[in-house]
Amino acid sequence: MKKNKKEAILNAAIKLFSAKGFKETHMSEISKMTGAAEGTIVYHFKNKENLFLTILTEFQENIVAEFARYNKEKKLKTGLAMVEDIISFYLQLANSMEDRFLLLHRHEAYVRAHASAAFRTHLEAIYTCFVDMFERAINLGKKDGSIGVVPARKTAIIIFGMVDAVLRFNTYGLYNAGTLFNELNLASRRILTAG
Amino acid sequence: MKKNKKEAILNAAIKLFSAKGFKETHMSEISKMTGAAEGTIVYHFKNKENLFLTILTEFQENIVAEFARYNKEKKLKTGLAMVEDIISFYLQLANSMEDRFLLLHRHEAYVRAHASAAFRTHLEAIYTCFVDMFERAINLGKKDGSIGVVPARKTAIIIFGMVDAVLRFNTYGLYNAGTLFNELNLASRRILTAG
DNA sequence: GTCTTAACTGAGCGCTCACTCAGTTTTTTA
DNA sequence: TAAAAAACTGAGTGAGCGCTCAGTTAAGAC
Repeated sequence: MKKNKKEAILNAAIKLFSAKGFKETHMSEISKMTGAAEGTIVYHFKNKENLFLTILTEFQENIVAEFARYNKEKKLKTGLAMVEDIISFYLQLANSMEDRFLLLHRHEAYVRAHASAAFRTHLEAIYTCFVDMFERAINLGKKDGSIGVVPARKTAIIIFGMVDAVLRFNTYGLYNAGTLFNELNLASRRILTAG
Repeated sequence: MKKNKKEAILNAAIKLFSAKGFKETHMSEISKMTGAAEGTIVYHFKNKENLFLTILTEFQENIVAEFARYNKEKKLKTGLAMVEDIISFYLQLANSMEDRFLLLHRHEAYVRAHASAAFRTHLEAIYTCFVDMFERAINLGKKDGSIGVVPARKTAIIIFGMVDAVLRFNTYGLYNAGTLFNELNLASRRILTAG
């Protein structure tokens, strides 16, 4: 039963980084949680910073894959219906990848992005991915008439931000996302149709 | 020229905490930045955690004061106009208290809030303050007819979240807040009037 | 001027933590 | 099955950190 401690380390690190933060998570904790020696962590990931970057890289790849899958599979009638569906998709995704989204909502990654181009690239890719989804749906809606005259990109950013904010409030324990779900859909519909 | 290093320490700590985070900011850096000895920091604030809490406490008091001042001074014609004005007010406030808002957008404070009731109370007070502002304007608008039938509290949360998201995107260098300002106003107007 | 109190200093201490490395165990290769 | 490669171990190390404390300097009281 040697081998494959790598995966376990990665999973433990995701949990700990998202719950406690980068600096506050210690190699000894990851070690204890996985049963792997600290040396093993270094053996696989070189150092703590690189472990963090590896997690972010995999997360980005996952998101992009989900995005591609969604775009292929889902064929909804109108662009407006698609926007609403993407809101649900996003909230469900956040639910099933809770810890990694928590990581995304931490500020830390953005601090690191200032120093490291790799961090920056990954973060931008993730956000762009989501905004692109909304933008695409808005453009479709403008064509099929379900969405009025709005600037697609900017409106996509606004709506994505609105949804993400609710998610963040939920994460921070300030307001419950579930009770705001209907308002979220209502608000997006109004933003898109009044034009 | 003795005395009043306290203020300097507070200002330096705000800058450093918001730029680098709690754990990543070292007493030695605050010391170097202010010219005060590390012992002086401890003399005034007991320890690092308490220094952080002091900053948050002062910030909350500032916000509440600004809120009270705004509510007394500003008398706009309609509730809808008031909502739009609050959006500007919020963005201006964030601009003039940039570092403290950055602190608010860090996740750290919320992690600490889980352990410390004091942190939690301050954070909730700050958010509640802003949501209250929006809610009050929405209720006024519903009475004067400028705003349609919407659930005031929930809609206030949604709009506040939307505005705060744009601010955060700006902070992270993802999208520019200035170019989204018009869309922000347009979106809020649509959310509030279509009902 | 003298005494008291508050503000301030910085070398030093104890501790934590990321990372090293020489060695062991398992898996793969031939 | 023997040799080579890969995976893994954990005591040890050294750098860095928050905080202490005995002492110094300045401000205010009388």
